[in-house]
Amino acid sequence: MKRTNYAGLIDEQYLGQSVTLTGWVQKRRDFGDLIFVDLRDREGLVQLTFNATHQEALNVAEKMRNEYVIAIKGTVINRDKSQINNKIRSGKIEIDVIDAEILATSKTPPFYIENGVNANEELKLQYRYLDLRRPEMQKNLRIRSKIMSSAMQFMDEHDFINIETPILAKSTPEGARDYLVPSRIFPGSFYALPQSPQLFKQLLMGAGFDRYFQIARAFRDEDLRGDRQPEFTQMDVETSFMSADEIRDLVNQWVKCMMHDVVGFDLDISNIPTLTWQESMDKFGTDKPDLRIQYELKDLSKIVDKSEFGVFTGAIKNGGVVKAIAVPGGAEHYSRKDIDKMAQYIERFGAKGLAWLKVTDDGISGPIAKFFDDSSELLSAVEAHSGDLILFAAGRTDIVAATLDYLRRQTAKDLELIDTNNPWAFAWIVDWPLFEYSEDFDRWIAAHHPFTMPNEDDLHYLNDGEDPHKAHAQSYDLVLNGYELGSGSIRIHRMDVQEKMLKALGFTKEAAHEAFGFLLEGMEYGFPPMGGIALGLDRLAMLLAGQENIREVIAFPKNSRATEPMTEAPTRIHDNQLNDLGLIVPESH
RNA sequence: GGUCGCAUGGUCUAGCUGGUUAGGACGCCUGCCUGUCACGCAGGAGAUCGCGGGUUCGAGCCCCGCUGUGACCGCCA
Repeated sequence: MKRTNYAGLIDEQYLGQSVTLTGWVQKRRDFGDLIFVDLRDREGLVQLTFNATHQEALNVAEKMRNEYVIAIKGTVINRDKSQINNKIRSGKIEIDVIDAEILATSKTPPFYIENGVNANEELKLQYRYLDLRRPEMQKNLRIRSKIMSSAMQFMDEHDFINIETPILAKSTPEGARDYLVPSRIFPGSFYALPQSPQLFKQLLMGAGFDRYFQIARAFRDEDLRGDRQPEFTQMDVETSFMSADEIRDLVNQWVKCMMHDVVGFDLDISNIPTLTWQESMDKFGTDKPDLRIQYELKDLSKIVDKSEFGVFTGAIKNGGVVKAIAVPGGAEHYSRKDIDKMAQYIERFGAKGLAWLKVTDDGISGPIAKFFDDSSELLSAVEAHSGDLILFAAGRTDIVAATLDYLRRQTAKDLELIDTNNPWAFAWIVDWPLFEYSEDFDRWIAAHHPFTMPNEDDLHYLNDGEDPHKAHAQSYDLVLNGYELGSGSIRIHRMDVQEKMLKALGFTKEAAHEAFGFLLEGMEYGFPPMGGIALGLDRLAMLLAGQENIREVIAFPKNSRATEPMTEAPTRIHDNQLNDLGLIVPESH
């Protein structure tokens, strides 16, 4: 039997037609001489009916079980009005089966194939091919596929050239831990899988391609999170002779196009806010703010410094700040116990406690209310209204930021204060610090990467005798609903600036040449001004699919410990493989 | 590297203050059933309570260790 149609696409338009369908048995309902089977394929479900008019088909149906693969031939017929099922697209019709064949039997699956998460993550990953049969997962991966084809099409239409860069590449210092691949031909030497195609794409600009893009896989050997996998996919873009504004505008245009193609949303790109990094940190405590949430962090240091509350005044005396958010309607929603729980949770950010006030029609209440006899200045500064819960954080700026960022997002979730009128809150974060201090390395490191162009006005900070870490960068991040979607910059294309930059990062000339010599040498042969961006397609797919974990949009993802339960990768390898590579694994491992 | 949580038939889970025949739902198997779509009815099978140790007359339950797993902090140029 040769399939004529997708089962899930059959509807009343096909009435009276003879169709041949293939797919999986979703469910069998057996009435003896009448059997219903829900047939599932990638497009959806259709109900098959088997009865004694076609006894041979009925006999086959009796043997069918969930997840059997079957082929059937039958006629599309109307259902009686009383039998219409509005839950499925094909619910007005059914297939009167004439001929049926079992193409493959199936063991009883370890979990039922249906939407809604009912089995634990480990089991679902172990039987990923079954999990992927769920309509939800099929939808997620098709959204991902649409994003990619939208990117390909847009980039092609805008004269970008799709160029692949190596997966077996060179390990470079700075950045994340590399995944390493041992060389057989040079025992003791290693390739590194690229953390991004950064250096290659700059060299392609040097080669004159002018507009490059690639849907590129990137690898970082760091611990995982819900929105982070060790290998992930970027839409990687690099251009010559374009300003940061022009590059952002190009991305905006693609995003608009993509949002239309993938989710049918008409995005107004003229309204995408651009915040400086400092503004974002001040207002939201994070460099990837969720702008669907209306309330912001307010600095109350000056106001509370006049109070008698030692925790606040002490924090300020020690060079810290006191900031707060006013959670609309939070006064009633949160009990004392809830707040205690929050206070405990935020200890992980380094917060020592959680001060709070409830705002009522009569003023303020709560354990610290007594320190604020006249609360009007405080209330207006934090823009609080009756019914609000004010949450304070006091201390080091970074701890206060992390704490209130979390509290802002969590309370918005709890109280459903996420603005549904603005479902896709894109934002650009610009003007990043060029350097950030690494406590691990006890020195300044590149905030973006070592090839990021400083602001023109800040170039002098790189000169001898000045303070490089005051410089800001021509870099920009694209943020969506509180997730970093992508990050890019104008690159350094001049040797003298690049040398100063590497020097500021603590590279000796020799070390710089050992690590990036090919790039530095290339710059001596006329590199154009260039800039670009890399957008994380997994996260984008996750958000557009309405998922909260990046695993849901990756066909075969790793679990939170970077292993893959289905194939059990990574695995030990045979001694002869180790020998070939000149590797010895210590007994203790 | 750290913190917190979880682990009970195939699956999801209940199991209180230590004494239960370890309960339920779904699934599975057998039989009956011509209008179900969460089909129904009758019957049945299915558990090393993650592993190891300890406390106790007695441990699914308490303690210690381990393993697996999830979330988060660190980390992620």
